[in-house]
Amino acid sequence: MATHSKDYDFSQIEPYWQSFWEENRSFRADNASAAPKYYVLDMFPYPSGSGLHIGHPEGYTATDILARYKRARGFNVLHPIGWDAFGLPAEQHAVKTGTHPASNTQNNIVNFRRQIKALGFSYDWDREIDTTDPKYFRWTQWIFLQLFKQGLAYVDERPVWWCPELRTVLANEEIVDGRSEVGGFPVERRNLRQWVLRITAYAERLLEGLKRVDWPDSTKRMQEAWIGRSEGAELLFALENPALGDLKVFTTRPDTVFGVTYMVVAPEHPLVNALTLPAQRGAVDAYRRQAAAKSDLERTDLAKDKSGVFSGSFAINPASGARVPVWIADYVVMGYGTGAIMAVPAHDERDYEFAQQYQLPVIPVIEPAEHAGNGEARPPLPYTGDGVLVHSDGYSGLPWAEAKARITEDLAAKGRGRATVNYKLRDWLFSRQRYWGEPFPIVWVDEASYKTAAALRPGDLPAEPVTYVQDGATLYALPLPPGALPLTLPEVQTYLPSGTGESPLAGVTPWLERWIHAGTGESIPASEPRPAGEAWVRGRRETNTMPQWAGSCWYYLRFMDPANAHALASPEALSTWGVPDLYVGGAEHAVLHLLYARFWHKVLFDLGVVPQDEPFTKLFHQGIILGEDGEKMSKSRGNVVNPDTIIASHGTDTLRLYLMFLGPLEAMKPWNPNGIEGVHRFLQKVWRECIGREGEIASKVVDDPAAGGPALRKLLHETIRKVGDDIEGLRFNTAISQMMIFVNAVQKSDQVDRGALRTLLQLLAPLAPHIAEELWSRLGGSGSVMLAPWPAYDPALLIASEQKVIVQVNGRKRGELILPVGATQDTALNAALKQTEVVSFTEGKPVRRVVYVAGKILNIVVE
RNA sequence: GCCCGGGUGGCGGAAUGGUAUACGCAUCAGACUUAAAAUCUGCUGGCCGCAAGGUCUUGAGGGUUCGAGUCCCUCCCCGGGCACCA
Repeated sequence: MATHSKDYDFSQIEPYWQSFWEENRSFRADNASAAPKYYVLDMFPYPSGSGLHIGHPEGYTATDILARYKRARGFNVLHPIGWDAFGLPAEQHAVKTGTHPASNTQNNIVNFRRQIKALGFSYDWDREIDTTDPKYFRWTQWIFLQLFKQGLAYVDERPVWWCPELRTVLANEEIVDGRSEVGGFPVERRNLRQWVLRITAYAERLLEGLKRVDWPDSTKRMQEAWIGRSEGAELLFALENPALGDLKVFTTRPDTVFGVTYMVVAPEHPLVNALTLPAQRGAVDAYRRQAAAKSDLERTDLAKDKSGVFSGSFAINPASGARVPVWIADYVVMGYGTGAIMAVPAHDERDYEFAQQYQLPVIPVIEPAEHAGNGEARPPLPYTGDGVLVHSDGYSGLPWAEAKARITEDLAAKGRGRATVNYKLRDWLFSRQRYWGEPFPIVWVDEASYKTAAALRPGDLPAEPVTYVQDGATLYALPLPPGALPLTLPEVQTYLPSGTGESPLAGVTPWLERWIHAGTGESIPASEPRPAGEAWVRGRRETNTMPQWAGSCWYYLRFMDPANAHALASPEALSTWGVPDLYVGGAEHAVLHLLYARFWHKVLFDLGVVPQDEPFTKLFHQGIILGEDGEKMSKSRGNVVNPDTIIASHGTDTLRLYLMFLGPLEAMKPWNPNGIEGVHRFLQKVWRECIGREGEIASKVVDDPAAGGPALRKLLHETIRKVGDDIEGLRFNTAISQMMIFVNAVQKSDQVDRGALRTLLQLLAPLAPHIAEELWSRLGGSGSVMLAPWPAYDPALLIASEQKVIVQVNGRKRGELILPVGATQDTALNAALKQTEVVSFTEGKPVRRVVYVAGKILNIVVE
């Protein structure tokens, strides 16, 4: 046991203990254990070609500390790692080099694994997973089939963001400032057939569930804002031309309906053509072309000026009967609400701006309550504050909120409206025109074939078939039966997308065109003769693949039972491990990954697969580590810190400790190479307190709990308490400070108890495990330090018999007293008034008041 | 524009409404050394003062309180998110 190094030779010690843990499989999580479970999860990495970034070990060290601490506390700990290995960079590399993305991905994984192992994290490597492994994505596909069966997946020809450079469509969330998030290339609108997941069906539950999770408030707020719930009403405005029917609008302010002076429909609104009168045709067509050509950026960010065009048609206000013009303007978007609004310029900033631009009337219908019935001191328009109604027949004088309810009810009674809730959340665009992703387990067939399949396995199909029309023929989406999974990727000649919107898979005819057994999913290339039997049907595989989010939506479940060939995880494993007790990862996933995974989890909950409906009950974001120059680390700035370099120069214990000592885990903080030296010195100091020059146990170490005196003993117990509390609260920087304080005291002491040092090593072990193991072993600790139960502090030792009390005069410190615990105010005051420095401030002045907080402060207020 | 988070020594940071600046870094001085490194000891917020001590100080300004880095109001700066969502 232990190495024989005389001084702190981390390059010898760290590999030694890493092999020790590996050989003893020290971190294996036990699915059958009777101990209480603790599941601590990292956001698993995308194994990029550039290797581990310093941000990875930051979060990973934090969870590792928790994992090791909880094991010492007697928990059965699940602490796993894996690879989120589908993704664009590997594919772009493949396009460039012509090599299969899998080979590049595997090389990167080998490198990541090496780097992560060198950091000494206590992962259960028996549970390592890889989202590109067919044994894994078989279950990603299986979950998709469940979504499909539930009617939560559909196809739609819809305008999507197409990136010519990446030759793929991107989700709204993957567009930043009108450019692709990956690469920063321009994007444009294109109509393409897409798979879409009906996440909006879960909008309310996704919102409601946020109330029950322990997440950073900012992250909850971001998800709330993303879901964007707003209560209001849908109102029907009859169009003056009865042939056109009604114009349906959504508004959150039905109380302002008497202030409507015009209507607006989005340029993409289906009624635009019908609304446009011949005289306006030219202007409207030009405007629509212009709006269509605008990029997202132009239409939102930069377009501070409103634009629009009159359609020539009029609508009738269902409340007032007023006749108002219908405009077409791109400040109204088709994707939200009904794509049409009632404009109330007096009480809406956007409508006001538009009305000013086109000289449309403005009718105020809300006034602040204190100005009601008083023509003077009206607020400036647009007025969006609270108030009561004016100029609203039958409702004037009513408070805003009440009018909102009443008007909605009354219009509903007339069949002209109803209260509704709208969400900003859109359905999730779930397909990519790429090679390197999970293939959809879907085959497109004709109606007759679909009916054949429906008869054979009705349970696999959605209530309504998913179809799309191509070249006049209706195609039906036929899912593969779960038993036919996984559907793997074929070899391709080129990884380059076709450029027409289809993925490279569209070029692999033998894989694509199949004879399929509608019952079993068994299939052969269509070039071969059709096998005998009614069940064999002709089909074309789906050529889209799933986005990278798919694999990361459920990986935390697979860790519970990673080798299971019959289910994504066994019900026993799912019930044993539940959901992660702590999930740590970057705030950049606050919306996307965390929202998608919650959606899938809720679907799995509804299916009875998982026993709880929120996947991540406690979430924490580690802060970003900036470069030495205080700027974001980037290759171009040359301020990137590579973990390998630090491990080579100072060891991983130093790196881990330094990352935790930098500042609060959640804070953004700059890297400082000098700070590394500081914590390294601390570890060397710990070593020297335990080990002498020749590698023997240091001469000051004795077997006497009283060694060093009662003060040192008290400090030890304070340290036990603080380190434990701080680890639980993820306050590692202050835990380390406390250990430094204790070690400084040990250093100043002539003798130190061996047991006290061993306790210190136990406290240090979660943070700097290698040196802790080594010294624990040398000091005669039995077995691995991690097997020793976490030390308990003695509360009796923390209570002092005397306490320091600060003496203030008029709130300013003028002296201090040492008083026995429980000293009364009189005792304290008498003692204080004997101190000359205190008396010099109180002398000759009447004492007006005395504030005494036992054990803390005595404040004498004079004059 | 709206919603969050944050401004504390030369630097990273610490402080249940109760001694502001713990711990670490850096600087300086000293010990050890032929010397250096390593290590150890000590100093180190500003101003006034030989000193004892005083006084000011947590982005700025007000307020609450016996007492405010901490609570409240107004403003400035930095970081993040959303952004014509009706």
